[in-house]
Amino acid sequence: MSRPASPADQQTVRRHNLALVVAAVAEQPGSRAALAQRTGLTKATVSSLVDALLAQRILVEGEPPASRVGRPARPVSLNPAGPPALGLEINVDYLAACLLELTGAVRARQLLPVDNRDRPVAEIVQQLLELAQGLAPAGPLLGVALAVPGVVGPGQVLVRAPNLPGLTGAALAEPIGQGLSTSGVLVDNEANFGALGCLHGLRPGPDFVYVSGEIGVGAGLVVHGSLFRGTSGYAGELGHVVVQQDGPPCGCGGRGCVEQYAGQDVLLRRAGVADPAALESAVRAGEAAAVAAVTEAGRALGVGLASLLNVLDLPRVVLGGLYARLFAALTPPLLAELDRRLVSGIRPELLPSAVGAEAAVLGAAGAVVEQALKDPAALSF
Amino acid sequence: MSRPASPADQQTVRRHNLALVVAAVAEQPGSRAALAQRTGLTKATVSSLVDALLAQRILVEGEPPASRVGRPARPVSLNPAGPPALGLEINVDYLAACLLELTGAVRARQLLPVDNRDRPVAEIVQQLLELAQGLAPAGPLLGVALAVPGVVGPGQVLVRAPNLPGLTGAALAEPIGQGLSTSGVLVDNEANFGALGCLHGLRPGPDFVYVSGEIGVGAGLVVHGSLFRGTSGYAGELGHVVVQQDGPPCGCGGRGCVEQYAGQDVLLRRAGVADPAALESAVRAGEAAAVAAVTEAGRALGVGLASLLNVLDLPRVVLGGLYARLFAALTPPLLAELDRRLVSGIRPELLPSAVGAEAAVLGAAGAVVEQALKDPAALSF
DNA sequence: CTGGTAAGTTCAACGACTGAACAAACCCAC
DNA sequence: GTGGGTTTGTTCAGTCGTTGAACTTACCAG
Repeated sequence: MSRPASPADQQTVRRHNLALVVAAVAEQPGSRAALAQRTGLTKATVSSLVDALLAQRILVEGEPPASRVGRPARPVSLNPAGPPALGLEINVDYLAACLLELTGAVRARQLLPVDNRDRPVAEIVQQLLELAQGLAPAGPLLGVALAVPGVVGPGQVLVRAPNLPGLTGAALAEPIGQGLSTSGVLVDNEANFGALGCLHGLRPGPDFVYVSGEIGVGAGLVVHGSLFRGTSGYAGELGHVVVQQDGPPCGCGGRGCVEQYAGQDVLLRRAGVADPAALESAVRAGEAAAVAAVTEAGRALGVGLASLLNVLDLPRVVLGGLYARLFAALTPPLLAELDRRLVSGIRPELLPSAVGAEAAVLGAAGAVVEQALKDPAALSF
Repeated sequence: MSRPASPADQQTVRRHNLALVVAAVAEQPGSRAALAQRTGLTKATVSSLVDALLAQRILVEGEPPASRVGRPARPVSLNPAGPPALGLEINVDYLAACLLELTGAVRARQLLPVDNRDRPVAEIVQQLLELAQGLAPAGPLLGVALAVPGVVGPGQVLVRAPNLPGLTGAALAEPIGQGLSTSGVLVDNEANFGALGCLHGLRPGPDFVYVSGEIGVGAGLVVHGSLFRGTSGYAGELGHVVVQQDGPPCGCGGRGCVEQYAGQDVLLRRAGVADPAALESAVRAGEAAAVAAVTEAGRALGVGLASLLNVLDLPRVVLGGLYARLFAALTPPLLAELDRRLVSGIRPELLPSAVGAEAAVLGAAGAVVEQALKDPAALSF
């Protein structure tokens, strides 16, 4: 029983309808009359709501388009000139930042390769702040979100970061919030934000799995249009779904996890190459070891995804990170396993992520935008 | 982006608050004043809402309790005398029905052992209707729900019933609705309703997995207090999560699925007994083959659940059906696997289902009640 | 320049919640 | 048994947001 916890009053209605209008505009700009029709609200109500949003500078009025019969419509659209959302990312071997407009357009972005493995937290945060300040001209921000390579538990705390252990338990939200004079920095897993990032790229619909092939293998689960994080934030650990119960031992304590077949480290080692780029070209060149390693990884990923999809029944899978680069070679064995093993018999749509390594920063900024659009009345800037 | 699809107005507010009050009463009956405090609404509003609900006969006023200082409170509670919800179940080897009051109390129930494997659908439906009519005195019903052993797709159609193939594709909702002169019969999987059923029994909180150990191995996923069904209704197929990619072939086309280690058929065969009751006593008696089979099943179930929980991160697991009977023997190997393999390191609470074989019927009726309480304004009887 | 058409605004009405004042019902103490 | 205290529940004016219809605005076409 999911009980509605809080009472509703007219303001609740107003908030709901504001969000409704904003969502309609985001989907497609248009006149008040058109919005009224699409949302099901009255022209009068839409006018009132749009007025409020114009005053808040969330929407702007455009110029009348090609003239037709009747009074010309004055279309409204999301305001690209409003305060932007800032997305940040700390990962194992880079820092990144990006600035997103309310419209979803990227105003600026930057990726800075740095090995963060053995650096003190304060130094990383410092450098990230400099990166952000270089990108964002002084001025109000819509909000800030930070993607990290690890599990974020309740209270925005990083409870597990196997590939960047220094960050474990670190309070990241406060110093970053202070450094940018913003309150309430959103912190989440890089796979989770990556999932949202590809929402903004290729719009895979409201239900899908985003597989993040970074050092670890994670999955961002988007269900009914929103992220599924699990009770403690550990949801989506595709890397530790079991492929073979007596397989090679895994860092998690188990055996035969997906990561032991399809993780980046294992993959590179088996293929006998040094880095992802080398792996990609080796596969393209048809080198036997590389092809074998990727085929094996595809198979394991297929088995893991079959388990996942038999449990979740989602219609779309987006492969990100390393797996997006290896998409062509990875797909055949992966699909073969899925076809064999899915109870539903419904083969999900399989897509490579279009946004590449920047999915997570984009998604982080996008999450801020989405949050803003979901409750415009709460905004203050 | 989960967009709010429909506009809100004052009636939306009313409906929300009606549900809020009903939920508060369901949790614990009390005076209008107490409800006002617990819901956060005003005394005036609660009075108005309660008046409407009394008129609808959803609530009733009780007698003032032991007198204290001040004007005596007149507590309201859910009306046990209102029209009951009817839960039905068609399973492989029985039919069942139960009548549930708004309060959640069981007014009547019956289980009829019949082998339905080779009977025509019409005959099964006919017998089920007779069972229902024997249970329910003529009069209005709150609603009807039907649990079936298979996958229910969009449009209430049974798209897959491996253990009762005759039912596949059958239109069940219409004849049953007609037979009971009710519109809109809820149809769903037996594991899904089973999950809801144990919600009504041992109240495991809003997030848990219910493992249904019937002929097949299914799981009902309850997330944020409501069932997760997946895009096409195939969610929760724990039986086909992979334990060992090159394990024994499975009916689904894959290899090494959980069902091949922990399914009822396999389990009975390995233990060398004929039926669940015999298995239970053999295990209690410590017979080697039986103990070994159950241990092996527990291990496989542990591996499968580890994969599931690494993906979903839920805090509680309820074992139902066969597994509830074998709980003591199954638990140690199962927990050992979970402890090894869960990334979160958080061992979920493991409970045996209290309601036993009747979980599904109870859950079906409970779903009707829940739906009614969720939008009291929509009720008409 | 006049009629037609569509967009957007104004306004009274309605429904729902709020808050404060008030009425009701009972206990307790003197 | 009578009055004060205390808590419950109701009444009522006030406020807010949506509705629907009438009205105004703005532009095109002939």
